[in-house]
Amino acid sequence: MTGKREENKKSNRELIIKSGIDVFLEKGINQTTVRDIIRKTNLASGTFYNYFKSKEEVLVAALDDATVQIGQVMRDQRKKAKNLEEFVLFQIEPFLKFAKEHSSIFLILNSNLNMVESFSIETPMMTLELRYLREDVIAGIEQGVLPNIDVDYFCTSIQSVAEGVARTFISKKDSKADIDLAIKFCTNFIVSGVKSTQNV
Amino acid sequence: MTGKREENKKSNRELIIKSGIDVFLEKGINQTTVRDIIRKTNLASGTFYNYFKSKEEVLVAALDDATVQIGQVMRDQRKKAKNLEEFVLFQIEPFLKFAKEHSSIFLILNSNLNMVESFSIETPMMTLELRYLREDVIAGIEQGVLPNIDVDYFCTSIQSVAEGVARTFISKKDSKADIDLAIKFCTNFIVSGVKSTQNV
Amino acid sequence: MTGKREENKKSNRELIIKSGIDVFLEKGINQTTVRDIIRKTNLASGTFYNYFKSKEEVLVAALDDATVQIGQVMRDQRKKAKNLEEFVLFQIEPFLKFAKEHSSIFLILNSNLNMVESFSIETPMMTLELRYLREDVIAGIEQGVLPNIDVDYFCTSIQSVAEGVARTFISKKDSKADIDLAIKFCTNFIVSGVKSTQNV
Amino acid sequence: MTGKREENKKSNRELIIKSGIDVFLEKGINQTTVRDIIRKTNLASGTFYNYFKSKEEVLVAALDDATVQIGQVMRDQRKKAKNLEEFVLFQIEPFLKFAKEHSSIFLILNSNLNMVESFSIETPMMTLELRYLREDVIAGIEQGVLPNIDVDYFCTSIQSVAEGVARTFISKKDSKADIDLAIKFCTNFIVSGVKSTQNV
DNA sequence: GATGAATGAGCTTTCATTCAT
DNA sequence: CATGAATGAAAGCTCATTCAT
Repeated sequence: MTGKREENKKSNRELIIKSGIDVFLEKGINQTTVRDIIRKTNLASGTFYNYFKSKEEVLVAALDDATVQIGQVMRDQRKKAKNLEEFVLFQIEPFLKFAKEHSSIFLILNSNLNMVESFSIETPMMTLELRYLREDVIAGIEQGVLPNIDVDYFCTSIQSVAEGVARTFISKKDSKADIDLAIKFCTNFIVSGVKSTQNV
Repeated sequence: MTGKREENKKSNRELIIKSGIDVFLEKGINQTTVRDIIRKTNLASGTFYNYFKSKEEVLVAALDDATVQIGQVMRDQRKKAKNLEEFVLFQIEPFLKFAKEHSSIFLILNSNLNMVESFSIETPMMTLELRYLREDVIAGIEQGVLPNIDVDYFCTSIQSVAEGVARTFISKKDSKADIDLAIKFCTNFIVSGVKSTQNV
Repeated sequence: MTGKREENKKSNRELIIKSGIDVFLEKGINQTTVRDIIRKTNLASGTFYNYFKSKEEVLVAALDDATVQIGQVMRDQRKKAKNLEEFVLFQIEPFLKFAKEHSSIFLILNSNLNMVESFSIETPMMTLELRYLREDVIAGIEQGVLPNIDVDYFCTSIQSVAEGVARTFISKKDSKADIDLAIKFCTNFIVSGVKSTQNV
Repeated sequence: MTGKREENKKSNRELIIKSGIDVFLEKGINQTTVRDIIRKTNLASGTFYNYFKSKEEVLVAALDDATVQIGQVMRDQRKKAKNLEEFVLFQIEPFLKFAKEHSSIFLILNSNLNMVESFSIETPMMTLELRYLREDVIAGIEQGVLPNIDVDYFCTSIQSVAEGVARTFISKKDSKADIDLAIKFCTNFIVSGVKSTQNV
């Protein structure tokens, strides 16, 4: 209560999440145990359960943190988009840059994105952000900023391509310089794809 | 006698794979245990190990089966493609149709595809097929069938979009009629995307 | 200030005992944890240890309270007994009436009375009261108020029958009216039993 | 299947029950853990769970064994009773003799008889035997073998007194010779008690 | 080759208890 | 005194794997 405790509590929570990310990356989520996570901190095993009920909760917390960070940026950017090109670019650019800078959490994010429903892709935060995207797409269509396109397939495509490219980008070892190329390719690809389906 | 034995052996193997797919779908790969799989057959637990070393081997076997089926078709089709449109269409059409018909195995494939460094996303068969695709793309570019494009990003994109659309398509409950729409959307999207990146 | 503190201290102690009785009844002594007890109060877990060393101490405290109440009455009554009938009646009547009124504590007492070498069935208070009974029986025999009978078996019998009848009585749901019947049955039964063994 | 296995299975089950009884007596049921039980056998910890789900199941199995043994005898005897004296004697005699000979299991039986509902007094077998007793009492009353008495209180009393006396008897260290005295006391006590309540 | 009980490492989780605040 | 997070021993239990039959 007096600050020192509160501080310690927060730091412990972060300690566990950090350790969780490390272990998830190292061993994969399946193979990770609560023991693995707690072993890397210097906390007692029981302490884990003061903060999380399971390793999955740690994962969700880690993903939510990332989702909030990147989601906030993307939402703000979308508001400013004047046309399709900007709309897509303003999603792709921060997304890929985030992926580059936070590749570790992003690797978990990606390598587990589609996992089993049990704890899976649909972090509350992620669901929320995807819903925001969908709403902004609909609004964009109504306002004439975006062409008239199947909203579901569009959202899926932008998500899939962005993730796919991010994954490829991250796994290219020599990926220092070509972030701009990746952004350009990705934006171009999606914009053109979208445009072409206008007449379908 | 020997025939019957051989038959029985094969039938046990298939029994296990079939049970594996069921359980993987039901509980997710993580939560599935060898016990779960063997319980659904009427075999003894020890029998499992006469056929597979682990549940992961069952998964790989199941995926390989599917990969071989769909891969064969796609490879044959690619040879016949005269231009970009056909090249893409000939990939997308059988892929989405397969996804529609075998949605169960496909759901495992998709819902766990990326999870899985731990037991290798890349089934030998899948690696092989992706390499075949890559080779055919390179050959396509050389022969002028395909435009000059970053091979890696192209492969990634085609794979990502196809998977994303397949996933969306499968999860739309009322998906009897619009398979053709999905194919058209998907093909258009990729073709246009690719064309646009020619000048990048 | 000091008065209020003192008051608070007492109230916490009683709070814990009360909560203990509730939980013991609800979950049984075995399954009850200190956490369970403290959770029902709004005290912190550490506070528990300012008053008791273990849940067993809470139990003993609760039992002792009851034992003291009922024991006091029985002791007083015994002194006034002029003959066997009165001696028995003066034990049974207050005992069964107490059991009726305080059935909750009595249910704990009974439903766990024999379990418990581990944390001692014999509350100091209970041992004391049973010793008092034994002494009064011996005195009663010496003074001719009671017939000459094996003291141990007599004490056991009176205790067993009283408890058994109390248990049966309590578990009969419609037990508003027949408390007098129970007392009569019980007294009759013991008195006659005792008389019959005089000549053994 | 071939006998050797079947044999081993049976022997393991008995091993666990035997060990369970030992530990229950030694540490009390509360304090006994599955690990304690299995440690005394030379079996692996997992093996326990091939036979029982919990220590409580072991307890029930042990109690059921005893209940079946003693219950069988008592049921047979009751049929032969010609009058109240015999009816009671035929219950008490085998019961107390059994208690003397099998005092270990009987100590568990008694010291936990009234325990918490969770696994408690009411072993399926015990419930059954008590119901049989009740039925025979009712039949006895109808046939004029027993006097007209409240069945519930009678059953409770006979049970309470028998148990109480057994407990006292067992706890008397020098109890080699006086089993007959105990039987006589107990029978006399109950018979007289019952008779006295005829006119209530 | 099929069986399924035995194995035991090791994971999850609880909980009494302590102690800095 | 009250608080409640931290502790870590230890319990319950699962499960992949082995191996005698």
